Amino acid sequence: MSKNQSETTQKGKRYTITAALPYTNGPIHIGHLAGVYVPADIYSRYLRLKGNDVAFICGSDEHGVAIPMKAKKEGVSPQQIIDKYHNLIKDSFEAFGIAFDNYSRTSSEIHHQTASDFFRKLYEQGEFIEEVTEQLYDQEAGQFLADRFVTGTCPRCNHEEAYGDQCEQCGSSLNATDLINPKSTITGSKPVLKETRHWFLPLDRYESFLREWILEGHKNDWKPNVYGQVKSWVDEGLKPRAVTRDLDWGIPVPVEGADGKVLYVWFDAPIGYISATKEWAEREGKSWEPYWKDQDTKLVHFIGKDNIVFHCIIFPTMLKAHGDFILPENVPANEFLNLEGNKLSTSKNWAVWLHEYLEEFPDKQDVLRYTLTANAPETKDNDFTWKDFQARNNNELVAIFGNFINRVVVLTNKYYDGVIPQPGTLTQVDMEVLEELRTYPEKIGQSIERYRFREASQVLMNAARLGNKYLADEEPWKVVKTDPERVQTIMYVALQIASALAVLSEPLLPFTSEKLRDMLAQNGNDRLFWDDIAGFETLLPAGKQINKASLLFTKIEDIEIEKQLEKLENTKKMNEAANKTAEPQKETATFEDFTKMDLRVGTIIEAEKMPKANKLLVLKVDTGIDTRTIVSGIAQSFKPEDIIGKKVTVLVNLAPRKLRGVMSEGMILMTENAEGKLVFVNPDEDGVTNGTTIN
RNA sequence: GGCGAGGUAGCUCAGUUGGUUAGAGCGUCGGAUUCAUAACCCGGAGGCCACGGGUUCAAAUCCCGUCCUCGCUACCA
Repeated sequence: MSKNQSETTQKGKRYTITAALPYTNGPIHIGHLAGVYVPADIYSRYLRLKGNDVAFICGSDEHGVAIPMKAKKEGVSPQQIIDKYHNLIKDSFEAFGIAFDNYSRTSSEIHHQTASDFFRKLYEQGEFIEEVTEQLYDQEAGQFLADRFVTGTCPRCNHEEAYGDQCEQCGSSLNATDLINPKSTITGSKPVLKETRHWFLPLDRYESFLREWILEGHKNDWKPNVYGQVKSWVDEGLKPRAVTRDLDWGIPVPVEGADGKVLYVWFDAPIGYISATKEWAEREGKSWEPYWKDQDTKLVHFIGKDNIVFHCIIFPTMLKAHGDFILPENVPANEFLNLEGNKLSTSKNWAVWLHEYLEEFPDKQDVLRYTLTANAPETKDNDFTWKDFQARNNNELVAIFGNFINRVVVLTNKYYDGVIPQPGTLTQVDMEVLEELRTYPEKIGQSIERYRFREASQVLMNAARLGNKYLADEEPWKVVKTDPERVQTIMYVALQIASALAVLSEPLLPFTSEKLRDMLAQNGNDRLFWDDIAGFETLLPAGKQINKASLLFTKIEDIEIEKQLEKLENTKKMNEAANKTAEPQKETATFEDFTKMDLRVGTIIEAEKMPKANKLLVLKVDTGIDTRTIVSGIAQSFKPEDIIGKKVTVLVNLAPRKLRGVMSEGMILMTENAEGKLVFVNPDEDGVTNGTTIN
């Protein structure tokens, strides 16, 4: 047995497997797990069981402007934020059984060194473009301001607290320099424009490389969603991308004259994979380099679809420009997971948080792993529901997998005091069942190697079904009364299936696998590996003493599911309440200010969609004074034909503005309901005529 | 609007180098069974493969058009 094992471990191929670095501004939720960490962990565990040389790498992403922002909001230091979430994330991954070879962090010394060296090498090779641009600068604080650090009045909707990158009221994406009355959120002072120098990675120079490598080279082996997204980016035309920022949180730019500048978080984060590998290799006393430089190493990045551009375009370009490194063989990005029909949202607290799940469902890691795998968003966005979670547990894990094991172990203890019986001559059926059992490692392996984890979970369940069917067909509990010798063979065969399941379930259900191996007393030197299932004549030898049955899975009752749904209901209510909190009153307006505004009653007499835009309607409005054109961004709330004849409130003396080439002369007053749908501010009563002033 | 991905049974999804009566699991209905967490096992019902055209001896699969969902992007009072 051991000879066979060492043979499999020798022939191992080298793999470097990375899982997206979690950003340390919040905990991990089921969306992260389903999209990235569970599939990556299954893949890594499987490859190890096959005897491959695997480095499964991850770590916390701790730089970027959002960290100091959050720190400031909470009145703590950035270090406190990253320590808090790094530890929370690391611990919950560990408790959940995500078996990283190393979980590092980008604030570590080794990462700062690695990222600096990487940048300097590209710099020395002349791979960057340097450019001087004008950015907002806070003179009082003596620093440049990232877009998020500037607030001001939105030039579009006059919302007074728009951020430099986006107005949260009207949803416009902005440049910080567009804001009216910009204000630094650090000191409150008015920023000035100041020149600053930055380094850009000229992605456009790598277009032909990317086309050849991905669009031609990986046409057939990369997932359609990944390939399509990359093609879309490349076809749109790549532009040089700034890889440095004016910020005091991050990795200092390691060249002369770059004081107060750090590497852009998206430049340093993927290098974190390399630093984490170095850190691990050092600890293990081996060389990290083969894992990143040997052409025989297979590099695979597990990510969510939001990261495709970084892992398929920017990071490979960095690796290519550097010159020493291998490129990813595949980037199996998943789509998104929804929760009970709504998008997961950290800010809206619409999520199932891993650390909470681990507390509320102790020892049920595998249930969540299984549910998320069986329902993984592999080809399109998918929905997680608690009802489905319950059904997967009760109907599949409990009823099929757990039940089979329980039947076998209970019967073995009942008939033979837990000693594996000596088999007699195998019947045709016995041999066929064992033969079929031997096909499972290959079948499940194929699914996993093709990144079809959903399929792998179903095939695994079929292996347990094979066992249940065998017992149902052979009926040892009946035969025992007439032919006890035959029952020895039946139970022996059933036990071989149980033993195989202990191995086959390891990648998907590591905790269950461990428990099952304990039950079968097969957790020591006689532990089996993946290829042993098909390769060995006997998995569990006659004469061996096994342990008493204990349940691998327990039923999840309705009440537990109701509790979770209630929790989500409460979240919804909290969000609604939060939305109802009215904005603070604006500064006092004088009567004169008000009388400047000419508000009138008008009637929409024509409405049609603005071509080539999907939020705009072009309206003809009878204002009583005239009939004029007003362009309004309401196309997502109303169909043109439904609002013709509608009486509305119009600001008639708003300065005209051209929108998509059409002059808009005025503004229709709108408000918003709880679902975010627009509602007319409504003077729609009989006898109110067009042109009547509103005051 | 542009680009990308998706639209197959009540639900979650396979299936697209074109080829016999379109598959699986769950759910549902019926049967059988009691070793087992009323679980397992067997069987039935359930689909104009989003819609409309076209190519072909043959289309879920290829081509054209339309509609819907999601993402990126543009645009947005």
